[in-house]
Amino acid sequence: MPEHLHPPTIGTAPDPAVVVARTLDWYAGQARDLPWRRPDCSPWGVMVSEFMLQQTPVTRVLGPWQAWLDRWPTPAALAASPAGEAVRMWGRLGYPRRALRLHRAAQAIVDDHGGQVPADLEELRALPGVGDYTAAAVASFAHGRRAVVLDTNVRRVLSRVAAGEGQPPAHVRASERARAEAHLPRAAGRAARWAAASMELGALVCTARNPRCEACPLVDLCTWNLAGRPEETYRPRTQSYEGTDRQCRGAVLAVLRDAAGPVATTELRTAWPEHRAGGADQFERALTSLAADGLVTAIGAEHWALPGD
DNA sequence: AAGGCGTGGTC
DNA sequence: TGACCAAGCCT
Repeated sequence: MPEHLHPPTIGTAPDPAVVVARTLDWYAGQARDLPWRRPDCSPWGVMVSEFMLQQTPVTRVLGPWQAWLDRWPTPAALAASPAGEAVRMWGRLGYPRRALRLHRAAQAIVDDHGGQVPADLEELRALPGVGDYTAAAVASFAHGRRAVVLDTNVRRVLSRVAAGEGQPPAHVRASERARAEAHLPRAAGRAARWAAASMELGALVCTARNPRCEACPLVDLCTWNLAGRPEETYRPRTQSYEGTDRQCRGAVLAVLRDAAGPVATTELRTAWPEHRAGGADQFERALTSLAADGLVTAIGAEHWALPGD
């Protein structure tokens, strides 16, 4: 019996073609004017934005992104600067290893790709700091390629709309990828717009907390909404930040970032007052791990600095 | 394959 | 207020 003779049933996933069409219509009217979405933005500009946006909100990325591209408008420009300058320019965006990886990726682009950001998914995936999501995002947003762009927003939207689950699983599963593939339009241009639109819907409407279902173009066919938006019982346990090694690393790196030259270990230690839980051992541990990551370099026996290249 | 890795905003 | 969250990646 033809599919269209069956009326929609509660708990049945809606037609992907309808989901895509409605989301694209919504996006046409609601998309934010972000600088890396403008037609004149280079593939490099898109790639820089994707690195900065990893686990970091859009509002905090806007300023640093512009400053970064003003200073390093091409991969070659960044590759010609010392790695420490990339770490310094990264500022307080967080996860400073991303700055190091972006710098190494720029060098690889110069060395292996003629200075041009690759469009091929596998070539992108091979770059430092580029995982499945970022590779697909750059291929799609920078080059208009058809790719499965599966970030936390898209995962949440599809989990709710198609699976009736309020939150996606902790890690990407094959079933999610298959679901995303089933929603991906055939035409590359439409696929790229769907990627941006589904992410935007997750970011602005289908949010993790307090979703604005009344403003959602999919509200009447969303499996999760039709089921009464059941709450998830599972909550990943989040570690508090105060007093952690992460905070200690951040405090140490902040001193080096703001210093013109090498800083003595004794002075660096004042960035982590003894009254904190971890004490002196924690400081040594943080410094060692920062050096192991390549974020800091020893100068002689008693000084530290950002890496030279 | 869980857990480590920054920082700041929100409710 | 503290817990959660934000366009993940790497080991």
